Amino acid sequence: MNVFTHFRGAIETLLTALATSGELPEGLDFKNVAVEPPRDASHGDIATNAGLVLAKQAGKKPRDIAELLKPGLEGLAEVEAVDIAGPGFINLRIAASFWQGRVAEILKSGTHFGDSPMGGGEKINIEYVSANPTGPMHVGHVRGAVFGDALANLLKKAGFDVCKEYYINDAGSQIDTLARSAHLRYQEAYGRDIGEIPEGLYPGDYLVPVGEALKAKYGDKFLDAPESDWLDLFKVDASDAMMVMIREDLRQLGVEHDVFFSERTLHESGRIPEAVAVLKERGHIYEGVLEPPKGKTPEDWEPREQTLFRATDFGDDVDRPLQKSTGEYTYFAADIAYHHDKYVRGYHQMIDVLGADHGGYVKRMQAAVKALSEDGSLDVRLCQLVKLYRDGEPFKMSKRAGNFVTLREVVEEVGRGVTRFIMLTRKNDAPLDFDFKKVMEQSKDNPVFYVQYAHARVCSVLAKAREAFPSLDTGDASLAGADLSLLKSEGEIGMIKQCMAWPRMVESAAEAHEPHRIAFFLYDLASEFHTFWNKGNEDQSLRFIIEGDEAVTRARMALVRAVALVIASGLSVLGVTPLEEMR
RNA sequence: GGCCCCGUAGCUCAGCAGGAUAGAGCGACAGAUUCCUAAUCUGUAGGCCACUGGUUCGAAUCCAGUCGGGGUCACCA
Repeated sequence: MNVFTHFRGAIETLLTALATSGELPEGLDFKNVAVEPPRDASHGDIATNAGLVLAKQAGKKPRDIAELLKPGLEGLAEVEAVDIAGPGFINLRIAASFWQGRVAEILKSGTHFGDSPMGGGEKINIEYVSANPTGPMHVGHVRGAVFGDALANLLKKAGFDVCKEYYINDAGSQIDTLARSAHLRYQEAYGRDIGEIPEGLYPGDYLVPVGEALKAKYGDKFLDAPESDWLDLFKVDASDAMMVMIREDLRQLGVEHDVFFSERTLHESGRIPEAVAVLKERGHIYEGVLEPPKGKTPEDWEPREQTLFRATDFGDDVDRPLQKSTGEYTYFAADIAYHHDKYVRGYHQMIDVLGADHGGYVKRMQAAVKALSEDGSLDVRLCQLVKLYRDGEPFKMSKRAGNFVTLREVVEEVGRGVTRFIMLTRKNDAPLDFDFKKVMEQSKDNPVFYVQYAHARVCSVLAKAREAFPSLDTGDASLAGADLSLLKSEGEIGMIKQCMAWPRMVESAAEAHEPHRIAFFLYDLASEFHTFWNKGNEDQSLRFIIEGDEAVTRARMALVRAVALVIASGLSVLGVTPLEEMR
């Protein structure tokens, strides 16, 4: 249950009743009425600005509207007190019994607690990673991979029908380079001395096995053959091999896509001219000559007529070419066709997760999506750079030199859970520091540890409780039947409230496409838990396990288990496995 | 020069869909351990939310502009 949605419903019902009885005008628009937690918890549990928002429409003073609502709100069983405050806010204080009952609800829902119907099963496509199939995944790809995957999980939890997609850039000149690099390794597989890998080819030794495989597949027939004989074949073989490697890398990180979409097939199937034709039909294509680029003009710039997309009609700065001087389609044209394909497949809502260096690309792609249809929408999330450190010292990577830090090295050193969590501890458009040493630290300034520790503590205390009370069944179904009215202290009710903020958090984070909020929420929840834990040090009666009092212990086990379930639910959105114990 | 992102405590950053007295961690200072893991917790100090206008009953939040930092800027992918 989203408690805010729950009480919003009650408030709207009351408002409608007031309209029917003539105390408020009919046909009021409730759109801007907010039902949310007050900024300051001392004001109550739930606040609404209904009076303020409806004042103008209703032609009444905010406080007068609030007064009209007050008796009805006081009549609600769950509501203990109603205050009208400030300029016309209504603050509700919810009865302890309502909160206590929620613990059973959480235990019954398990990690499905927080699932929301918000998305209404609407189809949404999220494209992420989409690293070129020219080598293994490196750290630069990790953030986008984790972000996209967590966002996909989040959207699923929020009730969307999500498709996770990887766009394989297997059609450009970088694949020619890959094929040539592979050919070199192919020669090497026959014992030839290939010397230094020439500038411009990929030097990484991950291509050695590809050379071996080519030898096994083709024998020596392309050893001295002209490039035209083998290039197309090698392009396919080599990029396929790279994708096998990339998928294995992603699996290490726990990332699995539903669809791998090949740019090459897009070219082969003729869907690029189809998409261009759609744009043309809608009047967004013309033949023309572009102005030279602003800023530094390239030396070999020369004006020429080409097929252009009228991106400026949709907010872009300049119109964009769809064909190269060779007559081939540009990467952008292929990408238009790709997004058109997603639309045709029923994904009218699309999300692209890209690196920050693609910032200049956002407007034109959004322009294209707008131009292709009436109702298609594209959100582009740019992930800023990850700076790597080891114990405060920065270290650099350089793909060019071939000595870059791979995804696999990162995951092998710090683990999947830590990597994923840390990548989500900043919003996507802020740069992120990743320190190999700090992320492994077992202290509270390491949020992964702090959250995992809370979960592990719950597991530990449940085990201790079973020792203290051999008859105690700590299964969720059994704990849901505990006498929850024994959860009376401020700290206990506070933890329940924090847990009940989870469904709203899912919805707002999904709405904003911001999975990092989950990580911060979990930190806060863990903090609430650790705080209460420590209260037991000062006041024995606040411990979770009360010797000789099975009823209270049982109720508290229900509570801590609920906290653990919310943590587990949140971690599962982030793609992190909760730990049962810290080692 | 155009466009995009950022500017909140000494440092690193949150701030939910405009709401009431601006939040955390680190660092600093002062405390808590016969105990379910002190791997934690409590308290104190620290702010012109870069600046100027605008919208609004109400702005750190939305809009315009200024300043500062970063990214990006034909045909590449």
